[in-house]
Amino acid sequence: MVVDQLRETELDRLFQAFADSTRRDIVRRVTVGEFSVSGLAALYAMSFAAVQKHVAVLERASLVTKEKRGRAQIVRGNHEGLQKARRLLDEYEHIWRQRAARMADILAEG
Amino acid sequence: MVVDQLRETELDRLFQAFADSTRRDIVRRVTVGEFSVSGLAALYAMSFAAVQKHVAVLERASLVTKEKRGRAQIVRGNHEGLQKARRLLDEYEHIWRQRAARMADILAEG
DNA sequence: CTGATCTACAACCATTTGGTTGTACGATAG
DNA sequence: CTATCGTACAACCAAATGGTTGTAGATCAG
Repeated sequence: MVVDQLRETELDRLFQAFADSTRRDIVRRVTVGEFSVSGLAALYAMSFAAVQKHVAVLERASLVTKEKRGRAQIVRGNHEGLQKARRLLDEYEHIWRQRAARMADILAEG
Repeated sequence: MVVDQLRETELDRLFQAFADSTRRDIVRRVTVGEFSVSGLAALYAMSFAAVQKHVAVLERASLVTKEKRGRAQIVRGNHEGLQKARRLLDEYEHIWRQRAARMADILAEG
C-alpha cells in the first residue's frame, strides 16, 4: 500500500489543526488582518504559551506563516493549507455526487 | 463569549474525524458502497475493535450512519457531516477572497 | 441444539494533546 | 544602561487518542 504517506500525514495535520475552535478563530483573524503572537494571545482566556503552541500547530499545517518584525512575530493566513483541505472535501463531494448520479440511473432503468 | 458552543464542538468532532487517514479511507469507501463493520475491518492491518472505534468516531461526527441488518451492522456515508465541514471551509475561502479583493482595491487607489 | 460469525464494550497501555508555570534571551523604550 | 516587551522553550500535568486483548450477547447455518 503506502498510498501517499506524505500527503496523508499532511492531511492529518491539516484537519487536526482545524479540529480546535481557538485555532479556527486564529485562522479567521489572521486571514483578515495581521496579528503578533502576543496580539493573538490577548484575545483568549489562556496563557501566552498556549496560544504560541496553537500557532505552531497551524504553522506546521501550512495554515499560517510567521514573519519576524522587530521583536514581534507577525502571523498571517496562508492560503495553501486551506486550499488543500478544501480540495479533499471537494473530492469527497464529487464521489458523493457520482454515487447519487448512479442511483438516479438505476432508478431510471427500473 | 460562547459564540455557538454546540456548533463549535460539532466542528471539533468533524475535523477531528477527518484527521486520520484510516477514517478518511472509510468515509470514501462507505460513500461508494455498503460495508459491514467487519467488512471494513478486513481492509486494514488493525484489530476489529480498532476499526469499530474509528466507525464510532465517524458516527459521532455525522459522517457515517449505521443500520442493523441481521447480525451485521451496515455502515453508510452520511452527506450531512461532509456538507458542514465543506461549508466552513467555503466560508474561510470567502473571507480570503474578500481580503484579496480589498487588497486589489487598495492597489487600484494608489 | 451447537458452533461460527458479527458486534459491543470494558480494561489496559503508550503516546499525543492542550493546558500550565518558569526560565532565558533578543529587541526596544526611556 | 536598565527595565520592559515579545518570544522561545523546557518541564510538568490531566485528559484524550489510537491501539490492544478479552469477554459476552445476538444472530445465523447446519
